[in-house]
Amino acid sequence: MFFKAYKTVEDAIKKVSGEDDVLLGDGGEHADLASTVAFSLAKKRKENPVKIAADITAELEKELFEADISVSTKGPYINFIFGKNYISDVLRESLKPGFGQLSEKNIRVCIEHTSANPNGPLHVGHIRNSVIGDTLARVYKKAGYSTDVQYYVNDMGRQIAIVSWGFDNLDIKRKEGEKGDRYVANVYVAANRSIEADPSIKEEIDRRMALIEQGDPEMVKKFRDAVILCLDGMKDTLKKLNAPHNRFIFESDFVKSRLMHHVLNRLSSIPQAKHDETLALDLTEFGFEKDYVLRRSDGTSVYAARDLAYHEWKSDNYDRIIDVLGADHKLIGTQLQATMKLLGDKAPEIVFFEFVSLPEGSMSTRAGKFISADDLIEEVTKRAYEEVDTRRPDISEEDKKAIAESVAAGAIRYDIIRVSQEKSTVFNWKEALDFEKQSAPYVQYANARACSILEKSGEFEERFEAESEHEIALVKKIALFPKIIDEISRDLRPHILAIYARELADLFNTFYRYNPVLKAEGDLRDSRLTIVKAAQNTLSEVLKTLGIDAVRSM
RNA sequence: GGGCUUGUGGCCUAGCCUGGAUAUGGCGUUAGCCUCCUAAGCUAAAAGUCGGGGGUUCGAAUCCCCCCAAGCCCGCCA
Repeated sequence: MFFKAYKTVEDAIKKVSGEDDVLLGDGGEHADLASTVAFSLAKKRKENPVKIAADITAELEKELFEADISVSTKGPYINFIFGKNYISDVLRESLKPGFGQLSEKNIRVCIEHTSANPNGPLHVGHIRNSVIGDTLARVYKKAGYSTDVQYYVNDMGRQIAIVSWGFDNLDIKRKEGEKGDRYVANVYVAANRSIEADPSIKEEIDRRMALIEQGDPEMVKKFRDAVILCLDGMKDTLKKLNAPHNRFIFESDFVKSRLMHHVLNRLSSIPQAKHDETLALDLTEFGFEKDYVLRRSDGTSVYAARDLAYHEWKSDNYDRIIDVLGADHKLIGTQLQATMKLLGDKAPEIVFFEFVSLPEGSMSTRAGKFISADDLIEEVTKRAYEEVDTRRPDISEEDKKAIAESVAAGAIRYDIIRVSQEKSTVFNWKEALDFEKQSAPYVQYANARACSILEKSGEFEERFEAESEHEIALVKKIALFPKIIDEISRDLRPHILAIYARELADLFNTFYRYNPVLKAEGDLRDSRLTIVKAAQNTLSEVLKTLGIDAVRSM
């Protein structure tokens, strides 16, 4: 509905002003849309912008009368306000199941996220990647793309060699009920301490690296066992966060299948290839000073080589490739993009996000200095349970637990997704445990309130009208949901959705406060119930797209 | 040393790409609202050199240049 109204206004201004760029944007508190085209015309015509705005407005009024859009000026600004037809169209549209879904695009998108090294549990830094990636995946589905969500498993890296050495040499027992990822981290931390104490162990690690590259069966099994053990624990964490992947791709498969060798062969014959002891690429034409090394002088491959093979495979199988990576991967990520271009393949679009640190400094799996996602989930769930327990003595233990889990996972996801990805953050327990205002529970609560009203209302006849300022503001906000989905699928900035969710909940709560629904009578009751139903449907679709449970009661 | 990113009231944060109407919200503080559809809610108040300086423009938080501060990267690690 919004798209249509926008286009109508845009076309009208183009026709009346003769300008290509109609400078049309959000009207804020003044209007639904506003144009500053009078300023640019003023320059060209050497006239007063206020006068131009007034002149144009008279013509625009005629153009837009049919569409029920009113036009007015405030100084040089031209304001557009949508009328009753718009409201009624929005209400009809937003009551439909799956509201916000855009038309099918027939484009295959591959989204890679998380892809943390399987040498320990996911921590609060990793899950920023998971939440951004999973939210994007949900947005892309909503935007009509077919999506595949992948985890790239670094199963032949140095870290895993260290873990396998630890398992063979350190006799560390798995504690009763200990998760696999936590156990692997213990072995990894201990092995690193051993290496610090006795650097000669490094030779043994190098030997394992060489064996894994050759595909030595015994070493392959050792690596794979450790990786699977860790990965199972990580999958469990991702499940609790509603951030599942549908495929796990192992980097060693690209060595085994010789895809990596094919890519390296292709690259070794391009003009940018440098054959010294190593195989490297000269990417100075892209502004990179350092060579991009792909093969060591001992003949073994580095991570970049395997990653290139993976991306070439993605290029062959998808129309769009999106990678979510931490800011520490900026250099290697952009080098990879440049190399894909040299190969004539599709380069990935990369969403970089800045770091999450602890108040005492940055996190480190190797040093055992991190807050695990599991611990965070546990603490937040505990806190959520206390809240439900005091508020809802009337419901069963089972329901309390289920609500607490939904609230906790939602609170964590919202807390992460609400800040834009280019901002580095410091993890803060107080904020993580705060369930008011700018939080998932705030939005979930608005949805639950709406559900409660609809449960009590009984049958009613849908009426597609809004009278009060609060009703109108709410309906107009509902109308923007498809636009938000479209925007995020273009800009890859998912925090916009969190802000939208908050604003939608704000407007629903204000409406709820000033416009009684169940106590209203006749047509007014029906039209308000219709608005509640539309708001509830939209809130629940927004929450679903954020990967947050839209609980019906809390 | 070079590159990238960030800097908005005591704290957190939107807006920056695509310049325009009194800079968005929250936390905290202060003062109110439950005989009323779930108070995880609502209302109001106090609180701002948009890091600093220059420039472009009728107009700059937004664009350009310089400087300062913080984080990340600059490995034949991943």
